[in-house]
Amino acid sequence: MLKFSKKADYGLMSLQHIASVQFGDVTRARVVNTKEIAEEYNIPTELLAKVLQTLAKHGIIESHNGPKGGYLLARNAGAISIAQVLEAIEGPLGITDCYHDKDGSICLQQEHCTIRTPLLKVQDSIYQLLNSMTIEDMMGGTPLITVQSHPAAEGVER
Amino acid sequence: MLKFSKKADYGLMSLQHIASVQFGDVTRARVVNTKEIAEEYNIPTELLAKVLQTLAKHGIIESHNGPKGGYLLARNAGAISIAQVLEAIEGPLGITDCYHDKDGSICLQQEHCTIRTPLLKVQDSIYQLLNSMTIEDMMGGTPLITVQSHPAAEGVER
DNA sequence: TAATCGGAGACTGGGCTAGTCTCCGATATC
DNA sequence: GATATCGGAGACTAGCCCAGTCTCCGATTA
Repeated sequence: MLKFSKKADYGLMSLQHIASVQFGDVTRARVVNTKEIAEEYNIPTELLAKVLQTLAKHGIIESHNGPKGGYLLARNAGAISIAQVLEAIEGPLGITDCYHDKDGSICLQQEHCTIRTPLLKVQDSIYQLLNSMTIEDMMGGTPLITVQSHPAAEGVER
Repeated sequence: MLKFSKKADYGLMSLQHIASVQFGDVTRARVVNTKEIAEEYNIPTELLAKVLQTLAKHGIIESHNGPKGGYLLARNAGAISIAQVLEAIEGPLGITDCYHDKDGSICLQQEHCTIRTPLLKVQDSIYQLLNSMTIEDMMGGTPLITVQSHPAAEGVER
């Protein structure tokens, strides 16, 4: 439940890897190709290729064709949020269907739906969370996100 | 992506409905049966039945057999969090598989996984969010959840 | 010119979601 | 006590989507 797809995982891993190669001080900056990432993280090469192509198509990474080709981050790691990566790979985020008005798919509960508004708030909160964390943050390894909840709603026993 | 299942939606709607009947001042408190909810919200009766049975099995609602039977909340609406409902219906929450140690399913990326720790933080934040909001909150209709993010991570352009 | 890279589409197997069907047990009511 | 009305539970199915594979093409560098 609420699970990321494997593609999303692969995408985040790749971006983190590319960022570390591109901006790390140890190795000199260079492009990173699909095969290198696939072997490093045990990801099926051709599946990873699709993920990286998608990220390139969304302007998150830049592709370079030909021999010695590969990928580079299109912008600083601190300017790429997890939300952006997820949306690129998996389409619009959203815990309910209500908010993407796909043709004809009308919610049968619409007339009496009582949970639409509250769930929208939950969705926004999750989005803010994912949009406030970046690839750069994922490299640091330090905690950085906290959630502040309504006092009356705290302390719900499990 | 990150979508709730329909079962989860149905469960939340049902709980909100039961709570409003049980604690609302207009109608006198009474048990609510599956058919009533199914008709009110256009939910397939037998699918809803399964959802409610699951919630009963997890102690979130109480079932009453026989004619005039139905369901009641097992505890106050303010003591039932969205996280509890989701976990009852869909099993353990978690944006990655890493943290449910299912038999034998070893993560192939484990050895070099660089995103495990940061994603665990995201996961915890989402869990806190869902655990801090209750059925009671969903009835009020007032905003109550805010997310506080790391200053350095804010302002990521989309 | 050839080898190496990314780009793109078709295709497949399997698992999960949503929904249906059927039968059983419990209980309130008459 | 018979019966109708409720929940309990399991098997079953259709369809979708994820994950992964295969194949061919275009671009670029050496």
